[in-house]
Amino acid sequence: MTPEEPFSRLVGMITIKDIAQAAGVTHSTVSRCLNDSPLVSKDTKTRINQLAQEMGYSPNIIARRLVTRRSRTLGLFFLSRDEVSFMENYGTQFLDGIARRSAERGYDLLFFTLTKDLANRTSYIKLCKERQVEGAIFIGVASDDPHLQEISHSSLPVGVIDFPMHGPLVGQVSSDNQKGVLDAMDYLWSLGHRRIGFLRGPLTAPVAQLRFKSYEDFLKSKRLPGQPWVFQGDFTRSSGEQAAQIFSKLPEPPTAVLAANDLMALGMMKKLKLLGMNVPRDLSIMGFDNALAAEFSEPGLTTVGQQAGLMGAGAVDYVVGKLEASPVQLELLVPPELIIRDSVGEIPSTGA
Amino acid sequence: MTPEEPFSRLVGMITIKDIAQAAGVTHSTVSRCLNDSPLVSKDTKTRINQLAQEMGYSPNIIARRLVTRRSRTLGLFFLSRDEVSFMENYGTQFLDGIARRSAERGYDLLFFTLTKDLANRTSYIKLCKERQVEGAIFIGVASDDPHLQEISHSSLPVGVIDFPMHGPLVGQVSSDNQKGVLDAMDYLWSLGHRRIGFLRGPLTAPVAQLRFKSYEDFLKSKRLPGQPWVFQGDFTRSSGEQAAQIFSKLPEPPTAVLAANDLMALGMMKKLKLLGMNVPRDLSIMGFDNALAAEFSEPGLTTVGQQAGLMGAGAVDYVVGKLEASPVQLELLVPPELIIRDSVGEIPSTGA
DNA sequence: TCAATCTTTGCACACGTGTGCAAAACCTAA
DNA sequence: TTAGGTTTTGCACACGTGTGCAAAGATTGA
Repeated sequence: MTPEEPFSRLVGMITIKDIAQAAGVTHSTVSRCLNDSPLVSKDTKTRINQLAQEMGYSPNIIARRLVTRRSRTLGLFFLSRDEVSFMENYGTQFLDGIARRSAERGYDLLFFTLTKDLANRTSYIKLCKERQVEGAIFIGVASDDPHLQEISHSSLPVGVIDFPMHGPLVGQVSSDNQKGVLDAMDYLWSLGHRRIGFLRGPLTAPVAQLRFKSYEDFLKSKRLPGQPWVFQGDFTRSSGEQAAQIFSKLPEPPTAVLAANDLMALGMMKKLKLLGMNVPRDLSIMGFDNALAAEFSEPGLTTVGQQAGLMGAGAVDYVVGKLEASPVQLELLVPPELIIRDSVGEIPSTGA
Repeated sequence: MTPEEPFSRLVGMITIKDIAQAAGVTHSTVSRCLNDSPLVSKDTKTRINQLAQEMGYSPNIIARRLVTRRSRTLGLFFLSRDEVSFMENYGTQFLDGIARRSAERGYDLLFFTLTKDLANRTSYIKLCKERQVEGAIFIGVASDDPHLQEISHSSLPVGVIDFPMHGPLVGQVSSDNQKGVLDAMDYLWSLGHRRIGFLRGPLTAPVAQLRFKSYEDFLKSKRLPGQPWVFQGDFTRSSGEQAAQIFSKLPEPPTAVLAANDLMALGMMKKLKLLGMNVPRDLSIMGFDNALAAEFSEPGLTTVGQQAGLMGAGAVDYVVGKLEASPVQLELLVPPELIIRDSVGEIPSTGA
């Protein structure tokens, strides 16, 4: 009482045995020809290969995988967290980078989307084992995921994008947040800004921590410790709006504010405008992420963009490198790029 | 002289034979137990299943696929066209919808990205055959792709998203552009607009054609033929800016303009602002697509949003339906949703 | 108790490909 | 021509799972 078995799509394909029969040899010889083995003569090799071509042969990689015990497949775990704009901005770019590089390296890509309930129910490791996946790439994982620890101890090479995770076989690819923030601050500094505020992301997000730390480091390097213009946000647009309220009423406001992401920067700009302030004349605003919307805001948001495609490719390189025992580094920092638009103004030099 | 074969990840897994040995039965019995065959007694079934659980067994689906001749895998062809904003807006939503539904239906998803050169070199059919893929979903295909015709004649069930393609086994899922435009026009009409312009997309894009036709249909239904406010754009932001130039200088301008996509609408709004006009007071603007940027523009762009997740799921349903010989319809139109923001104003009733 | 029936298990083969080892074919030199 | 070597091919098994068919075991009825 099998479940109907409607019509198998996988029948009628010609196999190496068919070719063998047509050529009057055994399937072993055909197999060797197709794999360009040195054990077979030059002329039969060309003869068989041509015949295979004519007969429209294409190998059954499933059988091949079974016997070679190699699936040459990477699992791509894509957790779409709708609450975070990050994925929406970069999602396709990441995927594009990952897919291209793994194709270049000769690996297939199996796509998993993890809904929240699924993520809780079954372990990633089990999923990988069942699907015979040789390595995995995680993108957009949530920090409270119960199965993350299990992975970091597993024997499966794993590449994680934009998420801190450690383990002997875990390769971590992230945007160089530190450099991004420093570049942004340098840029503001070069335009004469000396009172620079910061709009923090949520304390639970590691990225937010990093970005804030770099901000502090910059201030230290310029011997401007303890600037009072730090506002705690949560990466949402509305927290940017709240920040605008507060910054606008400060007795001694900053001349520029760097937000830890674009959404907050955009929310802030919108609110400032409602409050009758002009960006960048009254206050310069800078974002982080290069969200799509940053291009269309009024004024266009100056920000720091992540090179998502490179990051995806880097993750693949790590995993494949591990699989093929070639040297790879555990952490890869992809430099972000400064994207200059119109939301930052120049401060006429006032002297120290 | 095999290429090193570094370390196979796929070794050391326990098989049904291991379980069979541990339980003192043959692998046949174990296989039947795991598949809940009625040919095996209730108590051995529970005994074996529990043992399998304890030993941490997970089935080798590669072997299973080989013998059942069913891969239960769908190919996802994702052509990222950087020139089109469409993918950037909806890409992850499509993927999410596709991935979830195919997981629900019990199918794996193999991910292909087609670079332009790859797209030209190798045929999709061949790719599918090699990977033992049972059906395919195409998203973001280019109209000038040389291999599309081959697919439409193939024996592989194919779901295409937002692209017109016909064939006995081709299921077409698209957003109901006609309904979307009519909804938009109805909305403008309900607010009193009677002089409504249209900003067309490029003639080469079938979607653009559809949207324009619906605009005309609406005018006909209201017996307002031949309104002169049609501008030819090309889906880019700059063509929206050009349109703004022209509309602003018209002796008898429209009160509202519906753009065939958001990018043009946004470009138009930006330019109008530079020209000293106020949206929506002087001119109402409406877009199409619900791009991310539409939320952050000033004013927020009223537009028509596609339900990308539903579309992805619909494509999966078509392909799986065909594979399992359940009835499916060849064309699926997913209704879009009206997204009302601030770029459309009301016209005080002027009488006919 | 024995035969007939039903239930449960095992045997053996299949899926398509790769590969170690032996056998066959070919070549070279004395 | 024949022995020795080299090149080429075939045989047979393996990978892990599913399944038709026969055999063994359990159950029932007279």
